[in-house]
This record gives sequence, C-alpha cells and structure tokens, in this order.
Amino acid sequence: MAGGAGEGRRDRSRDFGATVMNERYEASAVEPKWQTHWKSCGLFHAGARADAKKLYVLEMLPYPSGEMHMGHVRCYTLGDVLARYGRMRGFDVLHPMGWDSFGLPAENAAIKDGRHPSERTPANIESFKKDCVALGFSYDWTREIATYKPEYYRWNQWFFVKMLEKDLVYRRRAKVNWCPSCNTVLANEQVEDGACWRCGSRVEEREIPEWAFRITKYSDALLGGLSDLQWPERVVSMQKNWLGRSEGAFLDFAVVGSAEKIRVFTTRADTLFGATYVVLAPDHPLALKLATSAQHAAVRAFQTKVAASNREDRLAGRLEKEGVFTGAQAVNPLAGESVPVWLANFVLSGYGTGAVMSVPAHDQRDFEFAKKYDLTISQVVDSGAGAWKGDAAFTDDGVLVNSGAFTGKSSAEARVAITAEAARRGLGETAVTWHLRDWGFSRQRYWGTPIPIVYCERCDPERRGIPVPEDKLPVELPHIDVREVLTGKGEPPLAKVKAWMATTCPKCGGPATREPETMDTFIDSSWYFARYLSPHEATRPFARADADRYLPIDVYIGGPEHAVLHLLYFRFWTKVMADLGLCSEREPARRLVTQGIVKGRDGEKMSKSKGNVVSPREIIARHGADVARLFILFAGPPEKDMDWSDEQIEGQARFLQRVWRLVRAQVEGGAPPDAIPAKADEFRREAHRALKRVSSGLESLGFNTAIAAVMELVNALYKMSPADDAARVARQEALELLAVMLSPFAPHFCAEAWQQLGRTEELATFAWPAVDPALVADETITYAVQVNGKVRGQANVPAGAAEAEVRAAAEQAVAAHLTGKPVKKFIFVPKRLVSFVV
RNA sequence: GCCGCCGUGGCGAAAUCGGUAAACGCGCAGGACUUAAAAUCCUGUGUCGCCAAAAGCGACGUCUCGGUUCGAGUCCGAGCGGCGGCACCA
Repeated sequence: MAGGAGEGRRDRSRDFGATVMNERYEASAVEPKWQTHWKSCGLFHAGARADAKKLYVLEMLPYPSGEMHMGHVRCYTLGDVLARYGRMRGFDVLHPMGWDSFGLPAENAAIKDGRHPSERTPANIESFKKDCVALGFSYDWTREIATYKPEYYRWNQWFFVKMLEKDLVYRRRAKVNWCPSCNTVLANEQVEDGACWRCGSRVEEREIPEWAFRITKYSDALLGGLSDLQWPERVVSMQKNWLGRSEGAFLDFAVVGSAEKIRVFTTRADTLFGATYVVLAPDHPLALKLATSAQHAAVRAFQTKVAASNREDRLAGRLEKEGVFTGAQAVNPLAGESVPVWLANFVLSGYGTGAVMSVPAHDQRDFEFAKKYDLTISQVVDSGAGAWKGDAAFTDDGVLVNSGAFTGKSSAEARVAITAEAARRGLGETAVTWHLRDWGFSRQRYWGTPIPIVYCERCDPERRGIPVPEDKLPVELPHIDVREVLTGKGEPPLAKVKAWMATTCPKCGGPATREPETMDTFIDSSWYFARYLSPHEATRPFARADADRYLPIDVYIGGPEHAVLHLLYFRFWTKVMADLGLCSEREPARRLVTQGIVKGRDGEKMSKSKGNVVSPREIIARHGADVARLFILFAGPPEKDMDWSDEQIEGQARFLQRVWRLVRAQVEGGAPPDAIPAKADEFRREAHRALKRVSSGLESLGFNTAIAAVMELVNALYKMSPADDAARVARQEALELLAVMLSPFAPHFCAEAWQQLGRTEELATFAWPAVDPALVADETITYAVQVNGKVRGQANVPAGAAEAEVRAAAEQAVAAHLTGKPVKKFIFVPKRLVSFVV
C-alpha cells in the first residue's frame, strides 16, 4: 500500500485509516504470549552475567492473602521498572520474590473455618503468584521462598541458637504488651498509640516470661549506620526518634538513714541545686523498701492503683499527675540538702533509671506536681530577661543562680562542671540513655517458627531453657487437629499438643518439655533478603560468596509504615549476621524507596472494610497489565499518595492504542492524516530527545516524566510524515527506539511492537541505547529577553552564538523597551536568557 | 509539646544550578470524519482587562506577608493551612 506526502488528504487518511485505524491492540491476547516466552527463556534468572556488575532490586516481602491489591501493584511495578532497566543496562540483576506466610491472619482464619493454615497458605501463594505473572513482573522464580516451610524457618532457629551463644538472646520476666484480641505479646514497635498494630485492639500490660533479643546492644550502630543510607528523611528521622538517644548524667542521691542510694537520670544536671524532691516510678525496686511505716500502706495503695489504671488512662489522654510521699528523705549529692522522696504515676520504670530528680522551677511536669502537692520550688537558672514570675517552669538554658560554686556559669558549662564534680566525688557520671528497648519476640500462637528450646527439670531447674543442638534442627511444627488446638484463647496452642511437647533433654537424655511459644514473624522478614542469595543452601542460611556478590540491596521498595518495625529489625539482623561472619555488609539496603498509598475511587485508602478496593484483575481484564502499570507510574512520583482515576486509566489505554497505530502505519507503509513531511534527521532528533529524558527519568525515579517524554515523542510522530525513503528508515528507527525506551514500563506491548517492526532480538535484554549528543543538541536557541526582570521578548540565535551576537539580537527584539534608556547592566545566561537592567 | 514533610490551573502533575511557571495526562469546549453514534484525528483551554470580534496588547498569577537578587515556585525570616511520626523520655 502506497502512502506519501504529496497525495491528497483523503488518500493519506485512508492509508492510515482503512487497515490501521480500526485495528486495536489486544492486550488479552498479547500479554500471556510474552509471559510464556519470558518464562521459557529464563531471562530473569540472576547469575547469568558473572562478569557484569550486580544490581539487587527488592520489594518488601508480601503476606499473600489471596488477591493482590493496588498497593502491591504499585510497589512491584516500581521494582520491576528498575529491574528491567537494570538488565537492559547490562547489570546482573537479582530480583526475587517470596512469601511471608507465617502469622496471625492464616491462624485466625483457621480458627474460624477449621482449615489448617498449611492447606490455605499454598493456595494463597499460588493465587498471588499468578497475579505477579499476569502483571509481567520479571522475578527470578528459581529463588522463590516461603517462610512457613521448614527449610526456611530452620534458619530462624539456627540464628536463635547462634544468638543465644553470643548472648544476644535471653529469657526475661518483664512487663509485656498483651493484645487480648490476637491473644499474644507484642514488641514495643508493634504497639501504635497504645493499640495493636495489626488489629487495633487496646493493648494491656502483663507480666510474663518471654524471650528477647538484645537489640539495645546495637543502639549506637543502628543510629550511626543511618548516616550513610540513601533513605527518605522521614524514615531516618522516625528511626532516630525511636532509638531516642539522650545525653545526660546519672546522679546519686543517698537515702537518709539507709545504705541505699537513688540513682537518677537527668539531661539537666545544671539544675541540680534546684532539685527539691526526688520521684521514683511506682514499681521502682526501692519504692516499698524506702517507705516509712507511716506511709507504707499509702505507698502500697498507690502502687496498686497505678498498676491497675496505667494503660487505660494513658490512652484516654492526659493522665492526671498523681503521687504519694514515701516518708523517706534523700540527699542532694552536691547541694547537700535533704529532699523528700515521692512516687508518681508519670515516672516510667523502663526509661533511664526509673527515678528522677524534680526541679519544679525548670521543668513543667515537676512544676505542676509541686503545685499540686505544695512542694518547694526553687529557681536556679536565670533567663536574663527580668525576674522569674513563677507562673510556669522556665525550661530554657540560662545563667545559674543559687547554685553554690556554680553560680554564674551558663547552663551548658554547668552541665559539664556539675556532672564532673559529682563524678569526682563518686556520686555520678555522664550517661547516655535510649528509648529503644530489647525486642521481645515470644508469641503465644501456633502458626510460626517454634522456639528451639527444651526445659529439663534435672539439668535446668530454674527453667532458663536449653537450646536444641544445631544438628537436631529444625524443630518442626507438629500437625494438629485445628478444632482442638486452635481455640484462640488460653495457653499457647502448642502446649496442648502433648506428644510434641514431650521430648528428651539434649544434655541428660531424660524427659523434658519443649518451649510451646513461637517466634515473632518479623524474624522471618529480618533476613529473607539474604536467603534469596542462596535459597537452596542446606547447610547454612546463605553462602558467604553470594553475600559478597549481591549484598547490599541496591534499591529496596515498600511502604513507609514499616519505618520502625521491619526496617529497624532487618538492620539489626544484618549487623548480627555480619558479627557472625556471614557477610561483610552491616546495612541491608543502600537505598530505600517508600511508595505512597493508592486511594480508592472515594479518595479513601483502599480497604476491604470500606468496600472501595479495586483489584488489578479488573484492569488487566479490561485493558491489560501494561495499562495498569502505566497508570500507576504516570500518576505522580513514587513516594506520593495517589488517587484512583478511571479516566486516567482510559488515558493510558488510549496512549498505547495511539502508539500501536503508529507502529501499524509504519509496517503497512502509511502515515497519520494531516502529518507534515519531515526529513530523516527530524525523526532521529525527536527520538533521541525522548531517549535522553526517559533515561534520566529512570535514573532519578521520575517515571511519570519519563512516560511523559514518550508521549511527547508520540505526539511529534503523529505530526510527521516521512518525506522520503531515508526518512521512512529513520521513522522505523524512531519507533524501534520508542519500543526500547517504553519497555521497562509496558513490557508486553513493547515486545509485541518490537516484533511487529521486524526485530527478532530479545527486547528484555536488549542493550539500552546511548543518546547521540549531536542529535539532542539544539541548532538554534531561543533566548528569553528580559528588561528589568520582566520577559519582553525572544531572540533566536544559532546554537554556538557568542554573547555579543546574542546581545545584538536581543536588543533588536526588545528595542521598544530600551529606547531612551541607558543599559546599566547586561546579564547573559548561556542557552537560556539575557536580561537588560535599565 | 517536640521532630519531619508538604501547600503550583477545574483535577493528577511538571519545572538539574535561582533564569520564558503550568511540560505530559485527565476533564472541558470547538472542528473534521460519520446517515448517526462510538472510536479516531485536529485546534483551543491559568485569571482579569482593552476590543463588536479576532489578531494583538497589557496587568496579575506557584498559601499569606516581608527580605535577598537584574531576576524567586525554587534561597532567607515570620505567619496560616494540611499531612505524618513521637509523646508525661526526665
């Protein structure tokens, strides 16, 4: 079919129209074809390019709950674009996927319907995996893992035993966060606003024994490591906040008439001379000991009251400050005065030393407390701005008054001097405290990794626990009768499985019982990224050589809601793995991308309960996976929340159809109607300009602007008709280039277009083309011409024009604004703008 | 209370370094094609003013006020609004 520039419009439009205009790209036929092709070629397997640089792209381990939602789609699409681009750039890309498949949802579902989690889980995984394939995600499925399988969780147990040897695991009796609905303990990180992170139930306080990791041993490393990560500021600051490093001093107050001393923590040692009483947490070990007989009953009553009310009131908002006098007196270490010792409900036993010195003049809480109980208020810091009015605490730094030898010093100087003096007298020292607490990981549930511990009355009468030897791992979960064992109440389910509980002691061989509790599932996701390196290793969690090759993760993608949960735990675990000699990297992920929420049609966050969930299956069925991917990428930058828009989806579908018609026109020899004849160079120029913008968009995660650049190329091609045979060849090249540069975003469509255009090479691994600098250089440059900062005209000059030449052209362009006004200054910004100041 | 982020058309957004604000998409309007519609293609689309209209010209315009600068969406200060995190942390 002949088509040409010189013919009448009718003919041209027939060329484009008759065969091509009605032909639609059918994603439903094309996409499965390429998915099958990719699978059969093993194109996405890592390790094939041993001499290439590696690129590890990873998305957060999903919990497969059956059907995928748009939040997943967004996360994985971002990762897939980077993985595909990486492959085309020649990297040895590691892009794996697996399943976080232990945990409460499956167990709770089992309680409801009686089906064992091990039946449901593989089905859910299958379904989720199908969605991944249907969306064209380029995973290396040979590395797939599932955390519920013994070959995975045995390494959780192995780590546990190793960490026990290193004293990074210990058993403690502590106040724990108990979720009555999940019927299990939660770590501090898993309590949000006093409620369970998973189900939102109000958390209770209980005191029961539990296993914990000494994550606090890594406080400094966790804080220090943050500085060399390319992580979003938001996440970094949340982690810093959570770690909560605080510099100050320990100071010792001797107790009058007793050998005991009260150690307090303060960040304001400069206010020591204003400490007019000391307050202990109600459950402080000295509380009862110090109480005088007259006050004993009152102290008892107060303790009971606080223990009962604690959580509820703290949640209900501001807790009324309450306290009780112990009757005891303590001695200010430097001032030498005796001050009363109180208990108060706002002092926390878990932070610092569980005791504080109260300086009501300079701390608002202490001020309120002192007012309520009529305690002495004594000013020791002067603001320098007139006398202190005494209506509220003055909490800023200032100059010391009424502070003995330290009077006259600035607060900053005094903090150092007072701490040093206390230290010299053996009554204190500088100190650093942290908000971070150890990670309690015992869970009173069934569907998780058994803790490999046995209790033997003979060898271990104190029930400290004896680890199961390495060669006896894994300790597998027993098969159970769901109805009988999973009741969702009472003791840990495994405790009811008598046959499993009964075992032999590894030390004496005598009868022993197992630990019935299981591990927090956050352990599973703390090291899975390393298991992907050597998923089939049977003798160790992963191979050192693989770790050296592929760690750290280059780009890690997931939601910001894990900022102080998973993202903290897996940093901790990586440091432990490094200390165990398993790898040299001390940080798991160099770069982190936290993707925004996908909201529903109603503008609310998608959730089942709101009934506004849109399934990717809907879009795949209607328009195909590529449209779903384009929509989600084009909506805005990755970190930003995005709104659902059926219209924008239609727009992306329209865009692909528009490209398709161009491709078909090229193959059939037609041109778009109303196109203007163009030469070869013009086609090349447009294509390379787009390529440049797409390349830089891919580097900077500006996927929306990268796609916009391709759209502009398409718009340009619609206005151009090849003027001659050379131009026809150039248009062919431009369309091929288009298929290449769009392929990370819309891989199925591009593979098909590529083939239509007659190319036979594998597009998914085709080398990303270099931008031809000669083609993207402008021939003429349009300068904006300003007079006194206002744009008054434009000047077109050849690209290489010198300043004087540009100035001459510019003067001509704005002559009317310059007449009669002497030019005081001339500003020349190459390639952009000139400005006259008159 | 403390810490962090963000305010740009009717909407989603774009704008390496301070250099022609609003690219691209959506929506809307007009036109072409069609018996008609859909689909498709083309054109227009920040606000206001001058003008019968168009062309054209001008003023204003990136939350508000102020500052630095020849020039500010971008830098600085103050404020307002929104979002997120932590929160009796001593």
